[in-house]
Amino acid sequence: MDNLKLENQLCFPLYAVSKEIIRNYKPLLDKLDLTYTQYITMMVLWEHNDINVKELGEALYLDSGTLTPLLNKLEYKNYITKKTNDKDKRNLVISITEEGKKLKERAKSVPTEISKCVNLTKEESIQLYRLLYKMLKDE
Amino acid sequence: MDNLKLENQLCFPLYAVSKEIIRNYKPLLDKLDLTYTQYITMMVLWEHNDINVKELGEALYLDSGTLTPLLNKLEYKNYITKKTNDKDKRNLVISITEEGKKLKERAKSVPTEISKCVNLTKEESIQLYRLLYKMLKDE
DNA sequence: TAATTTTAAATTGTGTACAATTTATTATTG
DNA sequence: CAATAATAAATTGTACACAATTTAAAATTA
Repeated sequence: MDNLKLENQLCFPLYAVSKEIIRNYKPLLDKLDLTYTQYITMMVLWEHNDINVKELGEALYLDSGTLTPLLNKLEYKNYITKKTNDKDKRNLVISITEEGKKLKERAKSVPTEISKCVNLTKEESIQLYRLLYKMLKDE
Repeated sequence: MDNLKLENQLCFPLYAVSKEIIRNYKPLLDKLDLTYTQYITMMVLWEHNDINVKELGEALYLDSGTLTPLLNKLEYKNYITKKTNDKDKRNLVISITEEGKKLKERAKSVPTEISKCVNLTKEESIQLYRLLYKMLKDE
């Protein structure tokens, strides 16, 4: 067996499936004026309201090089505000705005719509979820 | 249950795991002067020797907007050559060079090294592989 | 406390990714 | 055969993604 055949890799289908699903998000997220990365950022904020860039990066597996420009865009759209922490001025606190909170209502249908284009049974989805989080845990 | 919680999504761990694994590739691929995308492109060429951009894009789920600049870089590194098809001048045929073929030998150990940082049992890997290709099939 | 180290975010530079458009070429149709 | 449509790749523009460096601030240590 050839180890260097594309079809024998595990990473390639991960990479390809991830991109294909994100492509499916596009028409849905366009309506909310969000990219996929902006959408998962808003998800964290819908849950936490306030969070600093470091914690956000840990939640999303992204660094400041990606987050800084992305947060500037979300600020420009009035979905978030930024404020340096008075206790520690190295920390930048991101807060969701009222407009950002309202967006959650409009995003409500997105997960259901996306799950429609994933052709896995409920059991398979659970299985996949478990495997992925097992991998993610010690990265 | 909150549909819009990050941890309830299936796409997010796909996206995160894919990126984390690709990050693990980096030190190995640096030695070969390849990025991950360039690596999977070379994989296709190690199998086929000659292929046009369209077919390459179908194999990798990438379009010409991504492939054109990437192929320019592989050409500059002397791993591939480009030639327009005489039968149909719209087609650009990509061919692997001798140096590109030699690279395969040096890449031999990469898949084994990568599999070491995937903490799944053999059975789990097979399961994951099956689920991913099921999803990929009708995208 | 002054010097050093560590930390958090911003910046810089390279390389994808992809939608949309353009260009060149080939195939189809009136 | 000429006009039109379709196709393949290149180009354009926007948005990540991340390694490496820089900057500013806080923590540690001599």
